[in-house]
Amino acid sequence: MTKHNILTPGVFVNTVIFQLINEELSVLLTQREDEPYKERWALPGGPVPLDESTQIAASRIINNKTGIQIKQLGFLEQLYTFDSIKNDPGVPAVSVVYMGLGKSITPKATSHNRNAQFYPLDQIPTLAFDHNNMIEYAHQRLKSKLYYTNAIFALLPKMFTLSQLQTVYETVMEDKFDKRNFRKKILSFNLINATDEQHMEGAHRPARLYKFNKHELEYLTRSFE
Amino acid sequence: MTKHNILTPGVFVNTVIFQLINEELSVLLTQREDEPYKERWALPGGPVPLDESTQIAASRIINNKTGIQIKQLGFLEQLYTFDSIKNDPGVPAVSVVYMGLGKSITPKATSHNRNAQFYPLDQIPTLAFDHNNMIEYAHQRLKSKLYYTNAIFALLPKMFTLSQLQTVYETVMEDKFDKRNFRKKILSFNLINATDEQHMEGAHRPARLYKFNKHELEYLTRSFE
DNA sequence: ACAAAAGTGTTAAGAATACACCCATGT
DNA sequence: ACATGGGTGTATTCTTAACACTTTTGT
Repeated sequence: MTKHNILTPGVFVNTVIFQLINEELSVLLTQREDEPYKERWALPGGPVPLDESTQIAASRIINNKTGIQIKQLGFLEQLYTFDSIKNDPGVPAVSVVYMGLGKSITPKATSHNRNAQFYPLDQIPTLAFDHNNMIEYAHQRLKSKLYYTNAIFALLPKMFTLSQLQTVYETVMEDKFDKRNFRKKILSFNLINATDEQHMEGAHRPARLYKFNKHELEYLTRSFE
Repeated sequence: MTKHNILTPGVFVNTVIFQLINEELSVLLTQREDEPYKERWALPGGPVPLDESTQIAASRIINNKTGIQIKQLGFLEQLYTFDSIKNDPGVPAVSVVYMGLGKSITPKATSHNRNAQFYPLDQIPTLAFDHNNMIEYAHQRLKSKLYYTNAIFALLPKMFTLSQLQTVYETVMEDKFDKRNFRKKILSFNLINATDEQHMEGAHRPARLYKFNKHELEYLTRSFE
């Protein structure tokens, strides 16, 4: 006898993987192969088998459907659990959604999937289920995480210029900052160190390259902006 | 044909309801009636039926097991979804945990439950499943919510003194504040208004009573402390 | 020489911190 | 009159915000 004897919803995971592409915040989507919503774009996801935790299932499914390894992501954390919406086709379900951040990752076609690609946030089509909501929720969460953590490291390459860093903040937070104040503040957090390398590009003064001194999530000593 | 054909874990909800009792942060627990962990104290919870959302199930279960109405709580929000731990008895499951805040609420014995009571955080016994972890997680979340929201309103009575308010902050945040600075800051947030009533008690000067001007969750304009 | 992005400093206003005494009441 | 908790102000430091010009490079 198990501890319950009533039927409960199915358990699924979905993942919202963000990456910057051409200075645009983009989300990894896959095209569904099966009904319901066959052919529709959707967040990578699937059912959670009995012998996997939701996080393990999320990692495996990302890899199966997009060829992306979890190690390529700066982090992956649980975002929220969504109930299936009223008029959705399919069985009643909950979807445990994970959010991840990465950089320079490219989905590969796999045996389980025809199509996987990053879509810029403002070009996302109408997705299966309530996946559009999930993305919006994830974007909000990401914004707030940038206020009180160093999460941004996961979106940037190993070395970057201060201007690039500022642009990433501005893109994700959908805001603009003063260049001098931004530099003063970001340096005061001691998250990044100057290297003695420079980035030369275009007909202008070269920019000094910086790198993060931590590559794990940490809380900031005070909030950003 | 449904959209999946593999078995997934069972879906449960649990709730962490906080309340202050004698200036101690306390959590609502119920004593289990069934195996596994029969007789053990646990967070109120149960399986989610197919026709309920997790939030509705959480509300119903709190009411069934403790006699508390959801309307008595200042708020109830989803906290985190826990996978059942490896060596737990019972079927594989996920537990969607909700956190709620209340004041002056008293559990009533109901037909579904023998025992429900608030335990101060530092007197909580070893609970069923990993419910002790869930409480710790909820306490952390509550602390951070006090930094950036007005959530504290949900723990205080309609009218309160500034000293009471400070004590509540100190209790939940496990910290101490300077009285003058605390008052300056809390007033600068415009969350509370002075009333012209006073609280007289004990052999000392009576204290002015204040009330919150909002009773819904809001974000603070800057962070507290 | 010019265009383009990199880099840099000061001032003013607001917020946080540290800190000590008087006030109103009951006994 | 004394014990108890309520109530109040100032000075210092730190943080934020506003703001404009010089530097280095490629063409």
